[in-house]
Amino acid sequence: MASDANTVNIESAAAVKARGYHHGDLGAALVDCGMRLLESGDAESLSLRAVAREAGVSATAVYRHFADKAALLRALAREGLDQLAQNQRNAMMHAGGGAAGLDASGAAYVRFAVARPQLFRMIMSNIAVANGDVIDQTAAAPERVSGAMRQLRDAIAALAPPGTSAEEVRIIAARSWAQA
Amino acid sequence: MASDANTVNIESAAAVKARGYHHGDLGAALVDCGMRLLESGDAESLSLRAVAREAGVSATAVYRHFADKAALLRALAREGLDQLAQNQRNAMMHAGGGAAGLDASGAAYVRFAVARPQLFRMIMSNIAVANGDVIDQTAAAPERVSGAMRQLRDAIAALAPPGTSAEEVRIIAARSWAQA
DNA sequence: GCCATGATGCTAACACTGTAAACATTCCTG
DNA sequence: CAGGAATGTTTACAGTGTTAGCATCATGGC
Repeated sequence: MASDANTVNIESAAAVKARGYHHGDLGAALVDCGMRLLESGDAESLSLRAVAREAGVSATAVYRHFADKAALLRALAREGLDQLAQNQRNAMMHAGGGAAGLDASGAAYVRFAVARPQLFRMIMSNIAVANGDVIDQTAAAPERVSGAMRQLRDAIAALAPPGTSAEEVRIIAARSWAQA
Repeated sequence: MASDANTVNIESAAAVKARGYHHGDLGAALVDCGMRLLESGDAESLSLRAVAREAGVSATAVYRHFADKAALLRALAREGLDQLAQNQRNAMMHAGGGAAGLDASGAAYVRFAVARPQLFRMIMSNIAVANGDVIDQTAAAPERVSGAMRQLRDAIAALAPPGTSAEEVRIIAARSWAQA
């Protein structure tokens, strides 16, 4: 069988052979595959069917783990956000906290945004609609713009590629600030 | 004829009857119809076919005026941006320029964003990819954050609905600043 | 030990979408 | 008035999200 053109990648095909019918933990596997697809630059044309294909599973199997495509995207955004936060925490730890730590955290943020632009854009697009708690967290951040914010923005401006617009820098800084 | 379910709105149907084959100025009409569809809350599911339908024209006719869907969206974003700028200019004029004018301009910006959220979101999504000149303009804006900026942000925070996150306020302020 | 049942997967199908190709009609220029 | 250049139309195709109904597995109660 499988003579039609819907060839999945070899690893997945083998995995299918190995697992039989049930997949150990689709859902987790789906967000992994979605992540991988976002890495490989396929941009915003990330389709439900494509991630199902990548996972070596039929398109409709996704619906056993996510209500709809939006839910999948939200899960991806959340996972990406977690990774980002982890990166920032690590950077901050490594720098030993304090102002230097905050600087490092901001730098990690920008590195993330530059290294994985598709993921980053996806996060930014979906986080506003995602589960409210993250939104609430950022909304609950104090309003004061202290010197650290300026510091952060400077660090970002220094790290960002030359093409980056001043406004993008400002947005990134705001995000980073709220995150921290 | 026209016995199938693709009923266009009455005005357009009449217009079709009146014009015969050629439409006076599709392209302009298309962005008008797209605008109207964005107003009526249909959100991000704005389809090329839908605006063609709204214009009382076959889907593929769009391609005589726009290279692809992205081009249509860009045109819509540009039109929306023009309207925004016009609103801001008017508000500023009416307030008599100066700090009060800047305040009024910011207020007009927020009013726009709140009154037509679909359009606003669409502009924000597409402007980064749109024709470079607008981007360049914003990028060329001086980096300094003066007292006026803070003033602007305060005005926005006062005008925005209670649910608006602090970060959204900051982004709006940045946009508005760059615009002005 | 078996087998009912729920969780999980699959195929088929539907209503959409964006887009290309080929044909039709109208406008405008020579 | 002829004949191209514009502009619209129909038809078709590949791809999308989603639903309905069926198949297969894992597991806990008898």
